[in-house]
Amino acid sequence: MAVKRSGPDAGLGEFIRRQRELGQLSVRQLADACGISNAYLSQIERGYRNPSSFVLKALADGLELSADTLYAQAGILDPSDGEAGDVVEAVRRDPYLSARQREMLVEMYESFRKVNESD
Amino acid sequence: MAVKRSGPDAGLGEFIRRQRELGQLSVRQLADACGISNAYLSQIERGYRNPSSFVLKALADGLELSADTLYAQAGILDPSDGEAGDVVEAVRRDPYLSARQREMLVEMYESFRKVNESD
DNA sequence: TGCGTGTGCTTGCAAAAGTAAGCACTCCTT
DNA sequence: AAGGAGTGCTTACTTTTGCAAGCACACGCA
Repeated sequence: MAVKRSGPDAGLGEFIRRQRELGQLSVRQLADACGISNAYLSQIERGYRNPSSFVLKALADGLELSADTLYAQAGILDPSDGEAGDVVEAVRRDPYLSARQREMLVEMYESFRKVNESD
Repeated sequence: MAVKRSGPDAGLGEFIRRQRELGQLSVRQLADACGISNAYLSQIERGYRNPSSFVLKALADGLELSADTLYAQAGILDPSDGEAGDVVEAVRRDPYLSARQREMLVEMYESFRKVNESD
């Protein structure tokens, strides 16, 4: 499955594929959920197609992530309205958490990252 | 200039036109600034074309308004996306988490915040 | 009176987006 | 072994995007 061969400009596509795989969805499942064809989704993921705004929005919904996350990934939205997003940093900076709570969040986050390493 | 006749689905187009006129720009001027043709911009404004994500971004730049303003107008970006702490934002933006994991982290964070409300 | 230039709009056409159908492969189940 | 259903990918096709070129009208200005 999935030869590594990445297309021309696969930045956004690879991100979408990664999200889809993390969500345990097949190409067809996500495509159906987005109302697009599986063929087209496959091409998007491999960087051979450049989805329209509406398809991008549908993908964001299907992947359950906020639309601007995808837009940022697509290089469309200015990164101005949100930092690159280091979760650990944000947790450490949050003034409303106790030290213990901070610790728990960071641990949870890092365990997730570790689990995901096995793709 | 500009007969009122609005095309099929002119919502976004009319907004763009109004912004352009407020900025005292001609169709050609804005089109040049955006790197698109005046013909195409004219069609967009009258609702006969549905600009791609990239064109939309270029238009936002040319009109000097934030991209999400335009996306919101286009009905693409959820207005609910705003309002979130740095932690939530960072979690949402992290490309290495699954939707489920994101959800769990956000819930955990918010439950902490709730518990701490007594301060 | 023309001439030049500005405006928005229309019209073909090339290129890209997007789909339906089907291929090759693997894993189950019978 | 043969069938069925799952996976991702390819091909041939239609539809939409986006542009170069040009149209018709208005405003000066000589």
